[in-house]
Amino acid sequence: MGKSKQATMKDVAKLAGVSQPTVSHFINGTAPVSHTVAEKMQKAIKELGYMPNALARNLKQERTNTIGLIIPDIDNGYYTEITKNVEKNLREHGFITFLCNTFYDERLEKLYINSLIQQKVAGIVIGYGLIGKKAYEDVCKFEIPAILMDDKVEDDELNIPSVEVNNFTGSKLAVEHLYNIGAKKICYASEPLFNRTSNLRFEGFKKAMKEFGYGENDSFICIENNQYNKIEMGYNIGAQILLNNNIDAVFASSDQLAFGIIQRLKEHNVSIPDEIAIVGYDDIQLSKLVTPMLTTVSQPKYFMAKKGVEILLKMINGEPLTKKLFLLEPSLIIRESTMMKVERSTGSNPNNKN
Amino acid sequence: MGKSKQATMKDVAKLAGVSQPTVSHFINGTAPVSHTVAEKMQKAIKELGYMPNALARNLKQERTNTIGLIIPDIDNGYYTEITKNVEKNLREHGFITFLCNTFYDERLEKLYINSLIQQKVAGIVIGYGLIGKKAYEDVCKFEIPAILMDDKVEDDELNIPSVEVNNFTGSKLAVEHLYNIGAKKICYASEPLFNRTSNLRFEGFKKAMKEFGYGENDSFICIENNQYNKIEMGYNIGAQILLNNNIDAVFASSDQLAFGIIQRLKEHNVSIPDEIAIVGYDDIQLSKLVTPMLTTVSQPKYFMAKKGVEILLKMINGEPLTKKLFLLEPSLIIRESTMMKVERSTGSNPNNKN
DNA sequence: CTGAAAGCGCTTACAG
DNA sequence: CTGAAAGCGCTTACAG
Repeated sequence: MGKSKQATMKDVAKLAGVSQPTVSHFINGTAPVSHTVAEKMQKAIKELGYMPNALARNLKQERTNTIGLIIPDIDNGYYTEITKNVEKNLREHGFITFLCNTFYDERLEKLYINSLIQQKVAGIVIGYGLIGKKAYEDVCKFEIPAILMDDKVEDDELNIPSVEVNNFTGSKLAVEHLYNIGAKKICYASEPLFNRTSNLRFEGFKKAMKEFGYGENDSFICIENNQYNKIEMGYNIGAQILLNNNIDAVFASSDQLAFGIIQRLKEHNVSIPDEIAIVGYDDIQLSKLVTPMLTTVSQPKYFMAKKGVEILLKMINGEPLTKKLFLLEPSLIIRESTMMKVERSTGSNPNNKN
Repeated sequence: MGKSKQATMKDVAKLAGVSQPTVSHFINGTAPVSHTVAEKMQKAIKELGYMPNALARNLKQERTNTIGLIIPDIDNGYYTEITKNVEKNLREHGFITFLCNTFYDERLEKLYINSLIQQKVAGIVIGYGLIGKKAYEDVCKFEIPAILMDDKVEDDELNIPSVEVNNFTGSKLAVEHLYNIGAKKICYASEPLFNRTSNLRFEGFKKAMKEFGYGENDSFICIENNQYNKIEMGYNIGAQILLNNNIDAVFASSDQLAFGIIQRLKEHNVSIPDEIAIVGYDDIQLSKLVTPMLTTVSQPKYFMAKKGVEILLKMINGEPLTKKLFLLEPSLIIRESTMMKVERSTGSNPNNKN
């Protein structure tokens, strides 16, 4: 055998005794071919084991069937599920996905986007608010259709639509639930407020606290200053919670954070939920495998991925979009971490606690 | 602006007043260029925002910088980590990764491999023993360098090397540990024996049982017949374990399986490890987040990914391989799920239990 | 229904 | 040091 080169259309044409464009037409159905000729080509294709060269095809057509998916951390269950669903939806539409895991590193964001531009991807799914905002400009400058998930591009000039889950509703659902189970002092735990999502969740929390009648001293804010492993951040926040013995409930801005907190509280034999109730955010798979199973604000990740891909495909096909921001609604999944064995004075208004 | 096409080398050449091949030589450093000409080209590149077209480049060079990664289930923490590390290592060597998540579906395996062949990927990382063995032949027929992880191609004709973790050692470590903590009757829980890995772990288990003096009736074998969600499989196996009240230890062939078992046992208030001790396999991140934290056989996933990529790159560069099978060794991570509060008759030989 | 021709955007001998 | 020419493997008007 040796270095026998792969068969090309030319080889198929030669073996079938036709011209190379005829083979192309046959394979792509771009022109009718006579039955006898078709049979000869079919035979030649099989005999040579011919496979089309996508590079040549894409170069000529000036379009590809490749898509870039940019995510920050595939270890995070939220992004694992987004990745799984985005890739699946794209595949079902004939696209193949480049995985770009950035580790929240601005330098890598840039490197990947350059790479995707050079690969002439048909589109990009941006799975989180990029650290380097300038990257959005590059994507637009090269006229690559792109969809942003769970964040929004501030610059209105840039044509990058978003699929977002209502973070205000999310925080409200959490606070409402904690109110209903009688929480008196709620800790808000968050990673650094480095993007739109984390900011909105915090704003939503503050607003909801007011709505449910909580005052200044009924909350305890724990927002990390630096971005690092989320579970570790939670673990560190857990220590702060332990030092503040009025806290009877925690609302964590992500499940991962909540896991870290739970780990710390368990180490100190704090009973969850009876001493401290905990609500997370995201509803990643893990949240029903930890002990206690985590009450959490559920993001419709499957639907987000589906919607995001749907919008991207529209852009790729040049169809107009009805709007620039697609807002989905979260829901609350109640599990053990807020189901008290001993009922508290349910619904008690903290303002009337004298 | 409108549909302004992206700048090409031709445009750069024109603006700089040189020929297009000169631009190519400048960009790739394939020939020296005079300082003055270089400056003009640099300026033109910046002005036009020129980006090379990888399709054209790859077509001409008859090689690409793309790699396919085939995994069955990115939700499974084992594959999440493999994916993360493979992608990272490839990126560090200038490659970009196509993610192919097959859901263990033979039809999808085939579809993805065809797709990768057409994309003319430089190589393929196959993350698990494929269901459709014929796919290996296709990969070889098209002379695409490929590395198989955690399995081995039976057909010696096919040039697909493997990185494997010693499954015999793994099972032995587990049985040895259970022996040391005094287990009398050990349940072996496994997904269907549909590939080399699951078979080897089972063989390793049986061999180790003999070595440590366990007899016929000291084990209880639970091997599922059909492949479905692993946690659910574990949950179902958990029911069988409950029905057999002699069992005091479980060795599960994957952590996911162990989680399902733990879930079931907890629902029935079986104390872990005091009534039943559990050892898993893989050491995925989750295993230290569940309660009780799982004792497990740890696969060196980081090193596997690194080694796999290293071998693949050698193949791509046409370097000879020293061997076809690269065997790594697992280790045992002891956590809560086998740490008895009440010590059993440690090391007691089950053969002397009269 | 079939084929000759041009061209997608590059790289790479080769000549000067 | 620079450029004219050929060609990678396709698609796509266009002519017949």
